[in-house]
Amino acid sequence: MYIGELSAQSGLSIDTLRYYEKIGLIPDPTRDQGGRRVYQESIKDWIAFLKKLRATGMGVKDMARYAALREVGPETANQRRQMLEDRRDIVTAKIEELSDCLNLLNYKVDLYEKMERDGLETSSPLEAKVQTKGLLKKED
Amino acid sequence: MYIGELSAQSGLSIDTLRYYEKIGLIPDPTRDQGGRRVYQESIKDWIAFLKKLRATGMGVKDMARYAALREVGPETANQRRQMLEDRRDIVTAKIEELSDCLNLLNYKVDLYEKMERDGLETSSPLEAKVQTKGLLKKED
DNA sequence: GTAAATTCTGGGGTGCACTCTAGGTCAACA
DNA sequence: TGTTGACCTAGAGTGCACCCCAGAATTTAC
Repeated sequence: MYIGELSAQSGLSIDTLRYYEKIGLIPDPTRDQGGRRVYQESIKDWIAFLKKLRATGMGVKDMARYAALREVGPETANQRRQMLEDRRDIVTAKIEELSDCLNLLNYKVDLYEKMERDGLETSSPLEAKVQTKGLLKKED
Repeated sequence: MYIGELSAQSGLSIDTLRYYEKIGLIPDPTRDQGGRRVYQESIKDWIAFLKKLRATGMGVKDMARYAALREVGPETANQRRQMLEDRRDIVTAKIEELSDCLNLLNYKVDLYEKMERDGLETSSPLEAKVQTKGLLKKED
């Protein structure tokens, strides 16, 4: 598989694939006679995992550390497990934070809906504006 | 309240407060005789909300758009509600994505724990390495 | 009265994660 | 044979969200 196909199948751009290779996230692939990168099918699983790590907010440096440990072999399993546990804690906290944000967003959307309904019920736009102005100042 | 105190109480650095002011996230505060920024207490609520929006991953440009709409007045409530609803969808999706990631992390931490246990049970480190190598290649 | 602390402005610097460009090589097809 | 399209390298550029710095003014404390 050449880099174009891997890009299409993995969802990473060609540039990103080369960048990931350069910083050690992806092992150097073999080359064909013309110097083109030739990838194994199995690389797709690894890339899928890398994408998951990125989705957790892990920076590429940490990912490169993880990738380097993986290259060393099974004796680094302990360190990798630790990294994943750390990341798990971070993700758990982030989910909680986002849930909080979601509650706030829901609350405010409700408020806005009420405001807009009230604005329609009182057929006086001007009054409605004055009425809701207080709410706005407090709540946005 | 001067900028130093606001920084301490809001958790944003002095530089960030001035930056937010420059890009329109925070309304221009009044100044004292010496030209120093003087903030109202109420600004803290607004900043707290801005921090929530940032926590959802909203970029400062969108935040500035929201802030600008807010400055205009209640007649922009509809657009702001729309922005918050859009953001709500994004946050909901992000929480789902992170939950997926969390499952994967838990699964892999479990795997690593099993691997390390097996490594201890078989008192032969070399064999253990060979045994787990297959798992590693498949699972990391 | 002077030294220290705080704030001011304008503009440059940083780290991150890519993304793009220029100038070339190579394989396959008409 | 020649041209098209995919790929190559090295390095520069981008957008984001700050962060830092120099040099000046002002306020506060002693």
